[in-house]
Amino acid sequence: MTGTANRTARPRSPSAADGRKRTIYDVAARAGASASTVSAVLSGSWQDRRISADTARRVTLAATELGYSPNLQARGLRQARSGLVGMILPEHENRFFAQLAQAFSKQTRARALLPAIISTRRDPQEEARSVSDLLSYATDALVVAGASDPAAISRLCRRAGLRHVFVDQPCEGAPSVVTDNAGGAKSLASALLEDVRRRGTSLPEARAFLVGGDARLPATAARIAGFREALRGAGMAAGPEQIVACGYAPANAGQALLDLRDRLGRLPDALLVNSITAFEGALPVLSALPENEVAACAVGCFDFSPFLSSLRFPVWMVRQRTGALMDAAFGVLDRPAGVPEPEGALHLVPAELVVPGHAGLGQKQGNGMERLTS
Amino acid sequence: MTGTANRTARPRSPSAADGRKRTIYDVAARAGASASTVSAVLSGSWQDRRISADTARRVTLAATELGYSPNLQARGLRQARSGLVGMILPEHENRFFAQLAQAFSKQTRARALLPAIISTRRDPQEEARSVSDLLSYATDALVVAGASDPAAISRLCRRAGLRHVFVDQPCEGAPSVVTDNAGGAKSLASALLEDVRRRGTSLPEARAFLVGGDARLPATAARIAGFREALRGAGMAAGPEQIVACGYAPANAGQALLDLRDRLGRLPDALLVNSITAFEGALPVLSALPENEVAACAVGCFDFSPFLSSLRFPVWMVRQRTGALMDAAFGVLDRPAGVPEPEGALHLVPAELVVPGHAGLGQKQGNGMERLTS
DNA sequence: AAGCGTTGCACAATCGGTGTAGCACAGGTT
DNA sequence: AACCTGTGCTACACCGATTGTGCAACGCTT
Repeated sequence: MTGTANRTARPRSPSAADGRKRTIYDVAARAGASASTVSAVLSGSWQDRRISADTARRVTLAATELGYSPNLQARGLRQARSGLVGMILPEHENRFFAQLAQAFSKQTRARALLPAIISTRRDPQEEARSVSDLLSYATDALVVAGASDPAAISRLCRRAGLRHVFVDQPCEGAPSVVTDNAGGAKSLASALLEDVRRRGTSLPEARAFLVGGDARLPATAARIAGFREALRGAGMAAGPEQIVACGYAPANAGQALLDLRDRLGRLPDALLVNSITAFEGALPVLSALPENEVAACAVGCFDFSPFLSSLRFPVWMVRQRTGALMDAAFGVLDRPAGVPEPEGALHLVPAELVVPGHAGLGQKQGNGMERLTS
Repeated sequence: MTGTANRTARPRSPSAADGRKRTIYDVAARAGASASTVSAVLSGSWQDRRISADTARRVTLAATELGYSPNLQARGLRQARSGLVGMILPEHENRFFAQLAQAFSKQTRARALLPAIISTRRDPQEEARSVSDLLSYATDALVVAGASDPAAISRLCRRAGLRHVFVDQPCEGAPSVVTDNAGGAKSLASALLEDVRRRGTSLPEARAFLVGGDARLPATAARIAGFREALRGAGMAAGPEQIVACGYAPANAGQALLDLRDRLGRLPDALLVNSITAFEGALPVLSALPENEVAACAVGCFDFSPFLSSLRFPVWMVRQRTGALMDAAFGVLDRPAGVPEPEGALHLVPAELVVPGHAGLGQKQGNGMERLTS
């Protein structure tokens, strides 16, 4: 036995080779050092704590030999953090939210954090329950996407002192990152109208409709505003009957489109479907109609799916820049506690118009982002 | 001051109204009880511990008054569990995996557990890193979907004594739940061939191809086997040149389809595209071809998307029953440690053939599941 | 009145890290 | 010799829950 070994007492069980995980005490025993030394070495703060390079080497060696990995619950308990970042979203199956989840996952992993994603099906109660669960886990931060009751969520977070940021659905008085829905809807609608005009219909007489979404939600409200602005810009009326905010559910959107066609006698000249989910319901209806009737209608979708590029009829789309949205969200979260961030800052990320026939494979999403403060 | 209050000492700080979270000690002080009593009451084990109903009422009252919620890291540390369940998947953006994630989320939330979903982009290193991170968090169980290196993952879990189950991509020697890929591919291929025959092409001369996927992976291998079986059943040859396992990437699938058409001079009589991701690449190619050429090809996709029901040409699809897959996976995980589960049991979940034009909106997924033991 | 079984609860150890406070020792100063 | 200054490390008290153990107090028997 060498002079340095066994220098210290082991206050815990020596942890034989039973199934249990290795702890710093095991490493300490093997390295002939104390638990706090092991902790200091492995957490990288050993330079400040005047641990000799030799000891550090012995410790790291012992740790790798034992296959030690830290118990993050213990660390989290002590430090009142957890290394978990929560995200709340309505559903995974929606491509937009799936992309957000992917971008979220990427950001958290890049920071060596663990993503905890909960889907709440747009149910305010589920949202509240999920938030308090995440609070119980001492989540370090929270990203809330597509919340149906942002204010309630923000209240919970604020009370617990939890950093949070809203994505897609903004929240009054809390940092939010949203697509420029108004701008996106305006340019989409403008593209549709231009398409109508190109086909020889004089715009003031053209009939344009927006179908899908929930007008009470800020995102849809902004899109409606953008849609209206485009119509007014083209010298058209933009009455309330042209907005059919029947919700996001495919079945509703399909029925609403059928009703609309009954009302008009044919499809409108321009149709903006609000969200990919609503489009899922509109598509079977459109596909079942005579080809020339559909061809006479300029169709747009506020959201992107590669499958919509290859239908019998062209579809203008707006693609939300999910990567840029999440970059901005983590930019907010990363901000040091000193907080130059103004309360309730609203970050607007421009959307991207996808022209039919130009949806090449695998194009990159840019990173452009402008910033406003409400 | 009443007789019962202040009955006990408070070993910790009385936790004034500073920002800190409430602990059982705060509740104990307010209820005039000890921390262990509070713990027993709130964790429901108070009957066994012979706490009087009156005390229990005082404790729960105090807890709600203070807005107490437990620190799950502390609980987890003590109990060597965490309430976290991990899931590993290749990507969120794929509809199949998104549905799996949704089903996973539902199952965990129903058990009052927290889902931790990590996407690994089919990178074995990322998979390993994610698993060891989840181990560090003392995850209670792990669901591995679409792993690219199942054996390595299973080894890590086994060493740590972590319950785990493979979904979609099975693992030798570990419990696995997979779609009946062979059966699904066989019935899909048979449907395509029947379609070919109905159009007047005699089957032995018909040319059928499978495009997409990775032949080294069990899922694709099983689908290839099913495809071949259907061909042989129809009296057709099923040579290796009819299998174009070019990977899942859309760009690859598109290119492979172009190459195939160059080789044949036209599209094959039957085309089975393996996976929705590959279809994403095949679709622009198909859409760009003359309509009658595409109409002469019976097209199938192993995976489901509602958008494929409304193309210019009919698409036969196979829908994997993600809900049933996850039910079975949690059935494995819920099994008590006594383990009647045979090592490496393989649960097969039949797939569902979706006939073109019959993909009604919002149909439910059944729960049928058969069980095999390898 | 001593003995005994119940009831109802409190104490303290424990989980595995973190970090402050401080000890022991070497070397240099007066 | 007494004093100081670093250096290199350890002891110990946390974090907030769970849980085995133990001990008063009460009622009841003999």
